[in-house]
Amino acid sequence: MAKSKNTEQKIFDAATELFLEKGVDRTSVREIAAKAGINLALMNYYFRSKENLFDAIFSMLVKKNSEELIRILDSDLGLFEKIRQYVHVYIDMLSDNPLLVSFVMAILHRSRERITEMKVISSLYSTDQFTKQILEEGKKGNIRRTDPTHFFVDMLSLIAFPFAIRMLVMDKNNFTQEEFNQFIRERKDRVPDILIESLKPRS
Amino acid sequence: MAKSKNTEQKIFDAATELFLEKGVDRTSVREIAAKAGINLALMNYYFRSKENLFDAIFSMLVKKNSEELIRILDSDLGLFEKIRQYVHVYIDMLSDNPLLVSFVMAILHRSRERITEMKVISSLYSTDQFTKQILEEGKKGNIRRTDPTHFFVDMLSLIAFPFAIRMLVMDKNNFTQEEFNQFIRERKDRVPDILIESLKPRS
DNA sequence: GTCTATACGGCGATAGAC
DNA sequence: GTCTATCGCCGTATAGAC
Repeated sequence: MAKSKNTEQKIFDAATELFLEKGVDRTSVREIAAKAGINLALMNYYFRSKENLFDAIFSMLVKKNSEELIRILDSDLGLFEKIRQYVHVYIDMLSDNPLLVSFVMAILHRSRERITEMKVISSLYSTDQFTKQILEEGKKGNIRRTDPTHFFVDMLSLIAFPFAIRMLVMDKNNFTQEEFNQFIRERKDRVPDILIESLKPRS
Repeated sequence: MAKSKNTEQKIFDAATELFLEKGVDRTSVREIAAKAGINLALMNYYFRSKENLFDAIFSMLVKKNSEELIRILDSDLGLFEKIRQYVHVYIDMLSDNPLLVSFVMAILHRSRERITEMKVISSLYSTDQFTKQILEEGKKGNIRRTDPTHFFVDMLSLIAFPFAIRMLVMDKNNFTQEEFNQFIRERKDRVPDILIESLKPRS
């Protein structure tokens, strides 16, 4: 165990960097081993497979980033303010972690029996408290639409999908990377506005 | 050319079925050849590579399905009615073609220089007429938000993203396949409502 | 056009020596 | 723990018989 932690970490770090740089599928275990300065077999000694290594890195990334999101969802903020903060933080998170976006894409893409990662992603969405809050506001007549499932899907869609189709948006509008970033920044106010309007009682 | 069309079609059909069944990445060309009842070499005679075969199938699927969407976008329907029809048809299309969803996911996932497919996808979105319409309605003061790029991204997000996270939604809500289909069906009215509300002038 | 046969380099994974 | 050596599969390619 003396130096083992060190080697494991070297593999972990090298893989993280390469996955970010070239995507998961385009990174071979031989490359990872080379970058970590170790042998191909060690790669399999510490992590049984490339798949496991991927899961380990992904879980770490999610855990590191999901805490604040869950804290907001479970807080006792008012519904509308909660929505604003959630969207802000979530969009910032995805902006700062392109790796997270491409990882989720990779997982969703191979959506076959990937239960492990699904559970990890699900942990991002402990919506019990949030669901209760929507239902209660609905009972009080403070909001118009009261289906928490649909609302949460609406919210996630408006937050996350633009990142998934980044290349498409950039190509279509001749955006530079910086212009796309600006486009995303604009959504930090636009998205909550639309969501809240969809809830507010009609005039 | 006599029987060639037949063999090409057999490969095409076998690949389509396997891609749908197990995903593109998890389908090998040897499997495709076997299922088509032909030899591996023929696989390479008709389509130079698996990538080419993928592109051929994908282009066919898009062409088959995009016509009606483009027709709606370019029609002289009123803006709100146009939005309703577009969302309806688009959601129906994705419901009826799970292969299309998984293909787009595959392409977005490997979002690196996949210019060919990007162009194909872009063809789904010939938004010139639609963009003009939004700008004109804005000038007339008939709508509140007048950024066509943001609006189109909002619309696509609300339409398509739920399909991408299908497994997540089903897992989180303990949906059966039929319950998920019902969930999607509900969105055919919900999504246009939200979009139109985001445009309508405030009271 | 269709087939058999065979080859190449790269991949993820592993057995077994040290 | 770390290594070498090797396995079986992959996508791709081609030579050559029919």
